Amino acid sequence: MATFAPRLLDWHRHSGRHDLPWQNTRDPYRIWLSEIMLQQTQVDTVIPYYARFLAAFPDLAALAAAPMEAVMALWSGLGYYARARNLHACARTIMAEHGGRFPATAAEIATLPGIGRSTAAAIAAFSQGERAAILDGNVKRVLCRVFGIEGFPGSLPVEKQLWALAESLLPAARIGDYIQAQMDLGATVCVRGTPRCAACPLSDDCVAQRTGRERELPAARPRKRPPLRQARLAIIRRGAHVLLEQRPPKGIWGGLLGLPEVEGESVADWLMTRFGVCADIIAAEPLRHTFTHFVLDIHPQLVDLPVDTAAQLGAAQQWVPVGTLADQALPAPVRTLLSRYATPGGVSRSR
DNA sequence: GATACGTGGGC
DNA sequence: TGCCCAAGTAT
Repeated sequence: MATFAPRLLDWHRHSGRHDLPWQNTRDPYRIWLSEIMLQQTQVDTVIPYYARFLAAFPDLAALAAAPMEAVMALWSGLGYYARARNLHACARTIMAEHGGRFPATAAEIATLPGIGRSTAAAIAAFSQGERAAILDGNVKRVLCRVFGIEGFPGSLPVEKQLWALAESLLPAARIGDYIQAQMDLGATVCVRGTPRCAACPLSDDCVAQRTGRERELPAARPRKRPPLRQARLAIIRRGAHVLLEQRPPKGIWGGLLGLPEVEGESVADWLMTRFGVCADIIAAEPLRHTFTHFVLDIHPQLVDLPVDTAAQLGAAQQWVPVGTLADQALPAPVRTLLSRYATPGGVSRSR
């Protein structure tokens, strides 16, 4: 369809989004940060995080110089925490190996940690005007509908086909506007569920529209039911402190501050063998937390230790003042639990 | 090449 | 309620 890009660009002029916080700049740092935060995350969720992050780390040098814990704390609640670790590593790489300047081409950008083909293209297009295609959820949905592409767009053969199609549709100029137009159309018109085809500049030539298959394309992910897991998490309070532990960098909630988990034995035995203490234990109401790939039923175990208790802590464990919890790098459900049980006033974000 | 990786919102 | 998935990448 030769008119695909022109129609999209024309639509974007009057109906696209032009005032998002990361628009109207060619600063690759700001563009990069937004693209990473927006991976698998919706615009409305990102906006407050983006503002806080930029206020704390206004440029690449500031981010590279920051301690990892400060970066993780500002990412707390956003999810997919490998993004924050990679962001930090990427900033340090650029400072050390690229003289503090963001690489200029999508090919170079794509070699950096946490930046894949689509994100690299978006950064290069928005900051340099490079002619490179993106393929995010919005673009996939638009292309699958307009061109009637069958199959789950996340599968390798369909994704390969979509990349080729995206490349072939690229206009000669105004690449940044074009990419933004694709994402805006997907986010505001060609939405999941019931698209607003009456407002779409491509509906005349849209296979899904013409055949009444808007709701069937793109094909849904073949999904199996996620397993249900159980975990007992200990909320050990001692005066105005609570015991937290640094989680390993890999795996769920990697690099965040979590609650110690009781595995296997009874909570009383665990307290004695691990900390050398004996105390009353209250099993609080369970909290269900749903991940993409499993469901976790958390069984909070509340323990109050006298202020003068000399518990023996593990290497990764520390007593954290409850007054500082708002600014710690906590997973979302841990924040919820600590709001309920660590302090009368709660520990929701203060920033 | 299938799976791991978070969280919140829409319906 | 429960299911789907959002500006994907790494392994």
